[in-house]
Amino acid sequence: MIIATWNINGVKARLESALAYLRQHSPDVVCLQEIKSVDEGFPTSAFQDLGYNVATLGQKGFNGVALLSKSPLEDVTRGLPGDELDQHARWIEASVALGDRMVRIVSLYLPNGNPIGTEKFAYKLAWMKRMQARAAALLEDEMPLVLAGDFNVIPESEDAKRPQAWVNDALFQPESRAAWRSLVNLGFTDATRACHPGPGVYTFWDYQAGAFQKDDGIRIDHMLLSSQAADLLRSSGIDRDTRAQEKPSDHVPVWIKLDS
DNA sequence: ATGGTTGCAAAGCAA
Repeated sequence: MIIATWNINGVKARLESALAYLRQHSPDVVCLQEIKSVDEGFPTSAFQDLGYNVATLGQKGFNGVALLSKSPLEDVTRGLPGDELDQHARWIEASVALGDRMVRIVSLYLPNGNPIGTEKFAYKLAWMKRMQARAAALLEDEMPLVLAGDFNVIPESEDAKRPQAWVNDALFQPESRAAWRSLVNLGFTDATRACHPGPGVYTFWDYQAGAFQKDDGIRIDHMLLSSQAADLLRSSGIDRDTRAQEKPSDHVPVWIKLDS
C-alpha cells in the first residue's frame, strides 16, 4: 500500500497536476493540504473518476485538508480536538483497510506560525499541544497510525539547505522543534529519515528568488508512523520532479510503501 | 536586495 502526502497549494490551481500525479503513481491513499477550497468547491468527481473515495475539510480561501483513498474511507472525523473556538480546517482522520486490518490515517496542516512573537506563533504552539494529546489518544488504539502532512517544522539543521536563514522563522524555532521532538518521542518513526538519512532531503522550495534552481529547500512535509505502522514500512520517497513541472506547488509529494 | 512569488478572489492576506 502506498500512502502519499502533498501540500498542493490550491486544489483548483493544481487539479491537472494532481490528476496527472495520481495517474502516474496510483497511490492507494493521498493526504492533501492547503486545498484552499470549501467542500462544495472541491473537485470531488474528478478524483472519483480516477477511482478514489474523497473526504474533505475545506475552508474559504485558505487552509483545508482532504483524504483520497481507493478503498473506502471509514470513521471519518474532521477537526483537531481541544479548542471549540478554532475554526481553521487543518485536520482530518479516516481508517482504511490494509490487508486484513485497518490503518488510521491523518492528513494535517500544522499552522505556519509566522511571524514569531505574535498570536500566530502562540496559536502554532497551542495547536501542537493539542496534536500531541490527540496523537497520544490515537496511539492507545494500537492500530497502525500514520500522521501525514505539512508540519511546518524543520526538525534539524540538516533539514535545511541554509539553516541560518531560518533562525528567526517559526518553522525553526526551538519551541517548534521541541514540540516536534515530544511528538516523535511518543514512539513515532519519521519515515523519510528512516529511509533517507543525511543532508539534501527537502520537500519545499520557496517560489521566490529561484529557490528550487538553487536547491535552497527545507524538509517540512513529514510522515510519522506509529510502531505498528513502522513495522510495515518497506520504503519511502520524495517526488521532487513535480517541483520542476509547470505551475508547481511549492511543496512536493512524500510517500511511504507499507506491507499489507 | 526592506524585495522577491503564488493562490484565492477580487483588496489584501497567508504563506
